[in-house]
Amino acid sequence: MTITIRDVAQAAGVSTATVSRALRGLPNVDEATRDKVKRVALSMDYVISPSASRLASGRTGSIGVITPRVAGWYFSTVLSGIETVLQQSTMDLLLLSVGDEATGTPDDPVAPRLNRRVDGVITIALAPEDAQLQSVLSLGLPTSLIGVAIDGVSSVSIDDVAAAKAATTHLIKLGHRRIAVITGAPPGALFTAPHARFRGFMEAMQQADLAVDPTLQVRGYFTIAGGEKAMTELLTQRDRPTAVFAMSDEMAFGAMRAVRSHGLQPGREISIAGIDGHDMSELLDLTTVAQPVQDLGRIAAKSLLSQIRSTDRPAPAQVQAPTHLIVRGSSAPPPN
Amino acid sequence: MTITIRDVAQAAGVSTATVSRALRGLPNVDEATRDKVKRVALSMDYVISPSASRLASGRTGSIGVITPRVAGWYFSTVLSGIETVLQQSTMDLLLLSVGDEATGTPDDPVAPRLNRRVDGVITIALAPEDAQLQSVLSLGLPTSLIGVAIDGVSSVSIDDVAAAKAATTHLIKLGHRRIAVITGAPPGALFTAPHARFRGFMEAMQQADLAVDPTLQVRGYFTIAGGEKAMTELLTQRDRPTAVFAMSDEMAFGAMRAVRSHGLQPGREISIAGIDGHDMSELLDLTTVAQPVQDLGRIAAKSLLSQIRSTDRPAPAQVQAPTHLIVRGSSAPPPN
DNA sequence: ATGAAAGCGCTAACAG
DNA sequence: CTGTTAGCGCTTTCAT
Repeated sequence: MTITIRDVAQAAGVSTATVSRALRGLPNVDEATRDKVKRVALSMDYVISPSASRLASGRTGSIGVITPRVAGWYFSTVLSGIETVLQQSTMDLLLLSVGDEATGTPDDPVAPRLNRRVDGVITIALAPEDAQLQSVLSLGLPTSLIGVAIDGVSSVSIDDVAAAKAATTHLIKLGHRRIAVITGAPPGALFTAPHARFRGFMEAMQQADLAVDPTLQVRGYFTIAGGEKAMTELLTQRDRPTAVFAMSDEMAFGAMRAVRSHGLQPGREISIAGIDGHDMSELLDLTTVAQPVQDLGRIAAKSLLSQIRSTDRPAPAQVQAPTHLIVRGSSAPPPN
Repeated sequence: MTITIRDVAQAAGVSTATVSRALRGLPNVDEATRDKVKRVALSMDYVISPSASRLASGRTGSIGVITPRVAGWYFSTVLSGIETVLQQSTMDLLLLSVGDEATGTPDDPVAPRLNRRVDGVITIALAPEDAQLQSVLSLGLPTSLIGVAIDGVSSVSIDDVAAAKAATTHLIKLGHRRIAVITGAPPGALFTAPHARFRGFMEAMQQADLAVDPTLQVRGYFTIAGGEKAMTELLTQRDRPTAVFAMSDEMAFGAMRAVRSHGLQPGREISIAGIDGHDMSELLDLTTVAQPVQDLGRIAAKSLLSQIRSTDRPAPAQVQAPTHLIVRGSSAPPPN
């Protein structure tokens, strides 16, 4: 019922080997023959059997994307970047998620789900220390990391230290001196970004000889609700900050809401700056350090494809994508 | 180098057939034998070769998800629902996108990319008339549709007419009489929701004996920017509406922004209601008719799995998920 | 309950 | 440039 390469070969009056070569665009096929084979295949609605091809060739023709979450602005935007690139290639995109500490999802190992089914892997925002990442790396497949960098592995990320520093410095230059930070990571979390961003925050403060008040450091867990709660905490303190650096836009959104529900206005009584360049940041008039999130995905995908294609293992490319400060209404000089 | 079923068979002192049966949990295997095989396989780090298994069995063990977009709140949330279900099964999730009229992405046919590589398909928000959907359906694979319903095919959707009617009726009950609608679809678009939602809007208006002013119908293209532009258009008219029903929350967000930049306030001079229950709607205090987006994905995935598993083709299930009005600050009685 | 053997549909040397 | 011939690693009758 299903038509095979043999049927095509027969109909075209050639061998299956020739059909295989012709259809895959391999050299050493007479153009006339190739044309004919193609025509016949098309007319018969022939579709190559991926499983057979994979079994025979050893290549799977698909790449795995591993992400802690598929919903969420950052993740879905990265994913869309990856997808646009893969769509153009002939590679299939296999989507896998690993348990998320934040959501407390059960965390069964991904490596087995990857093992003989992909030619390469892209991971999104998995920390270097993450056991899952480790097991994926130990598969020895071509790999592209997004959001973090590890020696010897290709990666695309931003300079988190610089981004945080830019946001903080911006607030400082506006004249703020009591600056709070809403950090992302839950205790013991494995993601790198929060640490680096904290360092950037500290560097900016120290360079300006500003005191860093431990009571002005609260956790926002990278969520809107978390940011709101964190900000509420900050606002109920005796000695309020005049500005807040949130490690992500979504936390900043929550913070803005908290500010408003206290009868204050972001950019007036309290300045707020985030990191991301979230779709909604413009709408909400949030000052932020934008990162090219979709590009992160695109770049990683391209890098992975070239790794897979080249025979010799090329030197891992560690790309650092640019970020830029976007000043909006949520940040302004401190009152009076 | 890679270890095969034969190695395991040998090590366990049984035939490859028995290993296959034991590992797959098939009946007619002595429990002792099964245990031993499992143990040996585990100790050898044996991983079944999917391609070989697929070739031999004819099942692909993967399901395809087709979406017009992967970024965007609705799509990524649906996708995450699908993913959670598939993660629990042994099915691989193959992500494919089809060209989006809105984004004008080139639209190469998906059917070939699906043909012998998936056991079933889930489509997100593809219109019944969409050529891509048609070609997918003609593949004859088990299929679950999300966001639309077609006779004879399993689907999960909401009652778009009722949802739109609920939002509109809410505005009417508040006392509004000049009510505008921000529609979604670009001219000639194929998606069903905008049509149904428009019908719901009309029904509500007619039941209240309210005139429907054609100048109060503008297109927002389902985007924030589109909604903002649409609202601006409405506000620059001589006879402004006192309330606006936006067919999606993102358009409503844009509309709220436009309202504000005209020095007005949503829920004061102008009431706004949307549809979606978008993550940000609470933050922005938007009245909306919420739909269980993640559940849509979950339900579709479960339905598809059961279709694939059952031998006889079961009657297609057309699930309609519930929606509910959430009243927030963006809607209130008209001024004086 | 288990084994033997025949493919599944293609690719990849190897000849020619 | 093209054909022959082995497999790739598993599943699945069919026997036993």
